[in-house]
Amino acid sequence: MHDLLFDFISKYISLTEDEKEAIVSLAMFRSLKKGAILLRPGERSNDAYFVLKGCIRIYYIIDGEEKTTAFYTEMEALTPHAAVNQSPSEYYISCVTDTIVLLSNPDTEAEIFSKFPRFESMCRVLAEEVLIKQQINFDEFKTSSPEQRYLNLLQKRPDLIQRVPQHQLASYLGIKPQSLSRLRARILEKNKV
Amino acid sequence: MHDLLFDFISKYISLTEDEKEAIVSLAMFRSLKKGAILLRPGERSNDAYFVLKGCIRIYYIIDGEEKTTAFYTEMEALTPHAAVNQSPSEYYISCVTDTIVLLSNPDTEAEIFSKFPRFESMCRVLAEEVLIKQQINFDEFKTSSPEQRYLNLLQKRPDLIQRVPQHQLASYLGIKPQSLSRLRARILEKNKV
DNA sequence: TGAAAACGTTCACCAAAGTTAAGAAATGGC
DNA sequence: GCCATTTCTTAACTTTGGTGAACGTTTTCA
Repeated sequence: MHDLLFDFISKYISLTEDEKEAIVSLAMFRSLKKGAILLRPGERSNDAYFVLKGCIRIYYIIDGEEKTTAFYTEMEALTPHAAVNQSPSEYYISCVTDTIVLLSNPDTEAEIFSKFPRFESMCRVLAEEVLIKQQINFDEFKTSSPEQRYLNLLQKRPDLIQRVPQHQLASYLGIKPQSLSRLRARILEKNKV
Repeated sequence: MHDLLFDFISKYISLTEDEKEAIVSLAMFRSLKKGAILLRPGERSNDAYFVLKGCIRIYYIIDGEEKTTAFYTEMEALTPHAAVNQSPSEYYISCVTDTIVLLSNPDTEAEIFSKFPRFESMCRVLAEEVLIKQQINFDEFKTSSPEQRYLNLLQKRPDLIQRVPQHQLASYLGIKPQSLSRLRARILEKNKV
């Protein structure tokens, strides 16, 4: 399990044995069952999550309906706004499948940053990279139709379409489950003719 | 002009005179006319921008149509993906109004970071904050209709609706200019009755 | 294993956005 | 100030998504 983490970090900086030990001594892993809920609306928490295995999602309940807005899979990090703003959460975070996450919080972060300043550099670079990816993602969302978004997702994250229930995918694409169903039928129809 | 910048920074850390001097000596300001283009598709550049006055936007040309996806106004920072990925830009960056920006690039950043490590901490915190804001923004976009998005924008950034042309706003809301026109007429109609 | 709940698809109908086109209004440059 | 260009609005028509309901299938778990 540590190896997964070190492989990820090695894409940014190479670690000394000292640094590896420091991480191992502070790392908190958590195994979760499918459907387990990590955070609920109204709850406060300083934890951020790094997915080592499995898949978690963010969803809201709006007018009694579940709206999934994001999925995080292997090697992706989720920092809830509640952790940054010190404010109660507005959404749920829950496991789509059985999942293993690495927990992090401001205290352990501060400890690592002060011992190994290179870590903070890495986190800044990482945050900037994720910001850029999300920006591009948002741009694509804005400039395309639900059908294009679905076809796009098929290309870019075919794994998601396999392991995520349709109704969760639908709101992720900004539409209702019935519309996703219809849209898929439409695409099949086009390809048949 | 420096004051605007120092006011912004003071929200995160307080500066010593040494630090202020270092910033002043490295800061590069640039005044731009409405319509001026800062970056074009295909161009490489390491510059990031911090808007001191005015408004800039990101837009794509897709199938011959202009699609505006983001606006940046006073005290907002724009780091183009071209600067992070070292890759050619995929979009235009241009001035909506006359604008003054502060330029930054990896070299000047590295210089400041090595002299004043607190600066890198601030940038990490800032990047994380912006990431969270954008995440919430994206969530709201996904979970609401074009009409709701427009009403929401009226609340949150009424200034934008004043100073940005309708057709740029339309694609920012994920629709065509004609639809925005119609949607506004619809809202007026509702409020009349 | 069997009943209940959750999930996915389909349908008919309605509402809203895309498309195409025309014309009015505002803007900019000379 | 005047012409050209850009921007905004309106309208008719097409396409697509939302809604409510029904129905078969799968999952869950007691």
